[in-house]
Amino acid sequence: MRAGYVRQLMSGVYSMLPLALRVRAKVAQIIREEMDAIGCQEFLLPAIHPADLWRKSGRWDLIGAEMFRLKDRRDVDLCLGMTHEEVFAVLAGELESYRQLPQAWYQVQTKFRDEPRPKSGVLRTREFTMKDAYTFDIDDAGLDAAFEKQRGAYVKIFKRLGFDAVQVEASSGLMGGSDSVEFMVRAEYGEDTVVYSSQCGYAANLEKATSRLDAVTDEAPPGAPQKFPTPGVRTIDALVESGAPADRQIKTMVYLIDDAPVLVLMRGDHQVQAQKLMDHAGTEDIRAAGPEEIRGLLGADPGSLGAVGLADIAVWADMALSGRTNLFTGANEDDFHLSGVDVERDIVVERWLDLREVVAGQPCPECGEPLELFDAIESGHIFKLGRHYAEALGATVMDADGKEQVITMGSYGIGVERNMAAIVEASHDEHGIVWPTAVAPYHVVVTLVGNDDGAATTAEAVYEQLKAMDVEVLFDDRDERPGVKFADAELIGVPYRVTIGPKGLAAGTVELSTRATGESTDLDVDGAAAAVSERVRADLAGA
RNA sequence: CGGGACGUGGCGCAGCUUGGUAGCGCGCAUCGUUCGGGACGAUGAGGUCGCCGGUUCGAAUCCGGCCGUCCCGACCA
Repeated sequence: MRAGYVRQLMSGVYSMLPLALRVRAKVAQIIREEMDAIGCQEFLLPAIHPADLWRKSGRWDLIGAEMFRLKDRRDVDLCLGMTHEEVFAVLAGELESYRQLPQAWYQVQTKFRDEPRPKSGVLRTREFTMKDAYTFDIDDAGLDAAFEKQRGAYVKIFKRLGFDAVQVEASSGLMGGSDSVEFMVRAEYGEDTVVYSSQCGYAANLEKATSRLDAVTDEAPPGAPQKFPTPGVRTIDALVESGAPADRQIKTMVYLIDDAPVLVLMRGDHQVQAQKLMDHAGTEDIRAAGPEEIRGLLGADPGSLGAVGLADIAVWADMALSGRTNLFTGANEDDFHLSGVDVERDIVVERWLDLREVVAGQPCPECGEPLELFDAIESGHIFKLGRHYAEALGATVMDADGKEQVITMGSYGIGVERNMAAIVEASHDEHGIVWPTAVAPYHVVVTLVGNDDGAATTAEAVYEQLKAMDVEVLFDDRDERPGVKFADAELIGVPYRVTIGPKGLAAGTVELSTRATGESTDLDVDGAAAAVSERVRADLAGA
């Protein structure tokens, strides 16, 4: 078989070839070591779950098509686990006393998520391996401490994997809970966007990020909004041409949130961040209303909508509109807009929310310097879950006063294959992968060149010596030309190559090449294996 | 979910517009020459043209349906 790491079986599902399996084992081992180091105990839970558990937590209905669902022969509903809060909470139900807390448990296990759009190879798949850890504490202070321990372990894990991961504030999405931090790796093919201030270090997921709003002083509006004709005007830009600056317009959008209409108001030059809307709404069941629905609700077409004078539809407004006066908005009548709108005087706003999507260059909410945006891979995500799952699944303990207390939980995930991909993204060149030695499938490849019997004997001897020294070594004695062997070694990313051929042996040397730097040195044949072994060991020790 | 593209030996593709019984590169097999940066020659094996149906004397090619894969978008009135 040709050199390679993975093969696609179907959309979002990959077979792991031997090289990939070795890397995966090393990544998993690094994760295990850091989990074990903070006292987290390893479990292994089933991939197939009864629906009943997920009904108890409420997620059977909350989660849509992303969950793989099936039935057994008795027609009982089952699902494939996307994550394991429920099952771990069941186990935590065996805990009886606060004296048994805190607990920290983890597993390295297969998850199934029917992603709407798997992409970018192994970065986003429907079946993948995840290290998921869960902590169980009696109180918030305990959860905070557990969360910080996990955070520390994650920092060490990503450092050992060979890349910098920036911690960002994140949206908790479907997991619920109060607080969550994502670990992001800057990468061209990243699917997330990080908002970042290099000045003060502020970092947040675009789904959560915000920016500083400059105070605006509007001219006082007239006593009431004035209706004026705007024939054919249907967009913010068109209204700008009619003399209304975008930052003085109110953009009115109609969403159906759990099937109930909500008007969402944004400043004309701002965009809605859909995830923020979901977070505030507490549901993922959000969609933009269609033109017919909008006409039925407001009596006008998109482009002429406004919230002035509406009393029977909920209005949510972005904070950027707070305190603004003398603005422009649609009149709910095609071809007419209103001017002189004072938001708080003329519109009944049910909720004031942060709904804006940050744009590069806007001022940092903390230091005021321009924000930058970059694409990143989400390599880890840690959550403070709170008591929802424990409550739903009956995980309680007796506290010191003999009273039953619901346990508070945290959950902490790292995608193993995704992190392999992140390493490759962070460490490759035009010839292929450049694995950090700590996760490389092999440390060394012994490359035999030429067809000289003496060279072959020496190469095999060096290979055996390296194996005896516990160096993970490949022996490339294929009947291929040297160029093919070199190119393959570089492609698969083995950190060190020992080239053995008649040319060097005539001078009593073999060649040691370093993948990362491209440097080569000649080693005396006799001490070659020992020298290579020492080099690998120094590398692994972090030298 | 919406939009777009693609599906032809193991891999990458051409052929389809204008129907006539399938071709190229790489890879693979055998032999020979080569052998420290992706060799060369000779010979050869290998294809239900995604599936089902239709049109036709005849379909990889035209028509319909289905399946699969990839890409873009996920919303902004």
